[in-house]
Amino acid sequence: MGGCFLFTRLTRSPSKNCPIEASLNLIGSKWSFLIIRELMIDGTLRYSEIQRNLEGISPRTLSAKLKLLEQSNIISKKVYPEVPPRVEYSLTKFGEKLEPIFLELKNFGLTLQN
Amino acid sequence: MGGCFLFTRLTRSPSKNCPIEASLNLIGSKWSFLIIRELMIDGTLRYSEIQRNLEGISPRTLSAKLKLLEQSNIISKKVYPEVPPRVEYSLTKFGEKLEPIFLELKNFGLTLQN
DNA sequence: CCGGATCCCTTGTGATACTG
DNA sequence: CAGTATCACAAGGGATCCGG
Repeated sequence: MGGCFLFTRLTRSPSKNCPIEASLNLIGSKWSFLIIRELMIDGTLRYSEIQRNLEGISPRTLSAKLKLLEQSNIISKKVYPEVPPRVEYSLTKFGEKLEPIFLELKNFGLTLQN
Repeated sequence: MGGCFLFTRLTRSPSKNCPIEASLNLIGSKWSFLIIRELMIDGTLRYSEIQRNLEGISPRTLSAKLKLLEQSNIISKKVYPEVPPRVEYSLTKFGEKLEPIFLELKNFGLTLQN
């Protein structure tokens, strides 16, 4: 019903175990998506590189999102004991499993061009 | 580099034409995702049904997100001139193109169970 | 009686300045 | 360089109200 040809494959799991919601609880903000996108494209990035690529993000928000993503084991943080400090972020093996989502986001976005 | 096996397929388009960002500009909030999920599963829903299914959303936010999604042509709104009023929301053909994204969100969410 | 609009208050986010 | 501190504002939750 409703014209949704995939409804038999996309079901809402009973009471708070919905896998879609679980995914969104990990990555469900625009900045989180874009940070992950950066790391998918470039592999490893420093704090300032992410900040430069994501025009408009404030350092406060960037720190907060990086911390959340690290706690969720989606990205990993490597601190080099140098002066000046160097910190590199990259996707974990777990985080790389998000790539199909991003490819579909890209595919949809490409349909917006015309 | 970086261990991201799809990096050759997932590229950042030059300067503000990134299709991933374009997608996120349309649906990039948790509530928007969840409203769309509801309509993908059930096809057509009334305002109060969406509100009941999305435990925790406020009427203010629900109205705002519905309005945005309608303006983006992702959902359509049908008002029945009855008393008491009845308003039904459903995905547009365009909105149905988002389904692959949600299937991948579901697939990823299912890997979180263990 | 349903679909919102309005009000008030809390929480999140942006900009800028600043520090180890 | 990689963040934190601070302030101002926007977004969101919750209750209440109201026109059709």
